[in-house]
Amino acid sequence: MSKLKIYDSMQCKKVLFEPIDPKNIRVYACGPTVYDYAHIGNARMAVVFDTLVRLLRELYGKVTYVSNITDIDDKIIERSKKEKESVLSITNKFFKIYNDDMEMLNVMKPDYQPKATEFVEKMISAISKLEEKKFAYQAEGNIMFDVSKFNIYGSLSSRKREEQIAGRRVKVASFKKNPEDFVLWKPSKDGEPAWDSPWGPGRPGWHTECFVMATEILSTPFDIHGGGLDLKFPHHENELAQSCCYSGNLDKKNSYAKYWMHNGFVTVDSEKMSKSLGNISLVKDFLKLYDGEVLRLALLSAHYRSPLNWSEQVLSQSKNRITKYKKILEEHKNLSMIDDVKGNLIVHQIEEALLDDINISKSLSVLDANVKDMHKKDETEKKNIIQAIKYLGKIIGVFSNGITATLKNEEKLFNEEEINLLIKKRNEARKNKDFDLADNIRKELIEMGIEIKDQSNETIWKKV
RNA sequence: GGCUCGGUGGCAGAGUGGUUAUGCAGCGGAUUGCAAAUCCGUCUACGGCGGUUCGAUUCCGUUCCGAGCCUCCA
Repeated sequence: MSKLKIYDSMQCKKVLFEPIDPKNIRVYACGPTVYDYAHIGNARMAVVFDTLVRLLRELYGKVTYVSNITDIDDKIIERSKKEKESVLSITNKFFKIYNDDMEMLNVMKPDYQPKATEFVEKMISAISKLEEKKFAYQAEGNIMFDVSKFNIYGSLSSRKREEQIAGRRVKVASFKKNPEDFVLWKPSKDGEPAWDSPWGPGRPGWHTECFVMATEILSTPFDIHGGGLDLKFPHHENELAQSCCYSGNLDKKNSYAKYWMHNGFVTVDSEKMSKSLGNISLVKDFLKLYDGEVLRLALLSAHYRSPLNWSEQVLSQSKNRITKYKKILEEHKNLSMIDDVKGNLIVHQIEEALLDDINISKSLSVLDANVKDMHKKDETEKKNIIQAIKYLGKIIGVFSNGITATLKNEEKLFNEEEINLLIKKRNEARKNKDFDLADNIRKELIEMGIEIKDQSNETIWKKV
C-alpha cells in the first residue's frame, strides 16, 4: 500500500491519504468558466490536478476524475451582450479552445467533464430540498442560502463570519439576511438564459453546480476536492455548506469531500495574475512560442501550493530540461527495457518524493543527480536511469515523444536541401583544412538563422 | 481588523537539529582547426533579533518584509 501524503486544506496540514475505496479513487476539481481564452492560471490548475490523477492511477489503478465546465454565469451573459453573440456560441467556442489548449499541455481529459447547464434539473431539486429543510429563503425573487443555519460555516477557510469585513471588495446585496448568504437561484431578465423552476424562470447560482455535479457523479463523500486557491473561499466553503445541509451532516465537515487540495496562484512580478491587474497570459499565446511540454514543466516547476512566478526564465529553464531529457531518451532508445519497475532504486527515490505531497522538484533532482555521470554507468544502471526518466515523465506528463513535432515544423520552414548542401561543402573544406572557407560557410548559415554543431560523425543544425 | 501562505547562494528551487540538494548562470581545466556539445573541478545560502541545544538555516518566541483571501477569479 502506498504512503501518499497530501496537504489537506481543511486540516491545514500534511496527512496520510487513505482512500475511501482503494479500488476507485474519486476526485473532483473545479474547472473554468468558459467565456474567454484559457490563461496560465487555468492551465496550472488543470496540469496540477492532471498530475495528481496520474500519480493516483499509478498508485491505485482506477481513479474517477471529474472536472466541471461552468457554462452559465453572469460573466458569460455580460460577454454575450457585449459581443452580441449568443451564450451558447460563446461557451461552445471557449469550451473547445480550453480542451484543445489543455491537450497541448498533455492534460488528459477528465473522466467526466460535466457542464452546469446539463445539471439544471438536478440543481433545482437540490435547491428545493434545501428550501424545504429551511436552509434557504426567498428575497427579491432570489433563493438565498441562509448561512446562519450552518454552524460550521468557515471551517474550510479557517475564518469566522463575525471577523470578516463584509463587502470588502464586492458590495453586499441589500436583501441578504447575512452578508455571507449566497444565491442558489436567481431570476433571469428578458433575453437572458432561463430555466423553468418553482421560483419562476431563472438560472442557478455558481456555487450550486459543483456540489450537485460532484454529488451526482461521484456521490458523497468522495476522496479529494480540488481547485485554485481562490476558490477556497467562498466557492468551496459554499459547496461544503450546501452539501452538509443537503445531506443532514450538519457538523461533519468531511461528509462532502474527505480531503481538500488547492493549488497556488500564478504570479507576474510577484503579483497575482488577474484580469483586474491586466497581467493575464494566455495559454494559446505561449503555445506559439513554446512546446506544450515546456509549458507544462514550467507550470510544475514550483511546488503546487506555492506561488509560481511566470517569466521567460522559468520557461527557458524548463525548455533546457525538456531538451536535455529528450536527448538522453533519444540516445538510449535502443536499450531494451523491461516494464517492471521493482528494484529500481532511482524510481523508488522518485516515488518517495512524489508521495510527499507531490514534490516534483525533488523527484527531478533525483534524475539530475543520476544523469550527471551517466556515461560512467554500466548498462544495467543506464537502463534503470532511462526507466526512471520514463516513469517520472509518465506521471508528470513530460518527456514524451510526439510533441517535438512543433520544433520539427519550424525546421521545415527552412530550405533543408540548401542547408545540407552548405554543410556538405563545409565539411569538405574542413577535410581539406580550408578553415577560412569552413568558417565563412558557418557565417553564412548563421545569417540564415541556422546554428550548426559538429558531432563525432555528423554535423547537426538547428534554428537559432 | 480577522485569516492563510511565504522570505534559502547571481537566478530558479528542494530539504535538513551536525555531513554536497539539484538545475541554470559564473569561474578554472580537459577536449575541439574554430564553435557547440560533453566531461572534470570549483565559488556564492538559509531576512533581523532573542531563546532552547554540545550544535539551529531547520525547533520556539519576537520582529521586519512580501503575497493572497474576507462573495469576479484557477
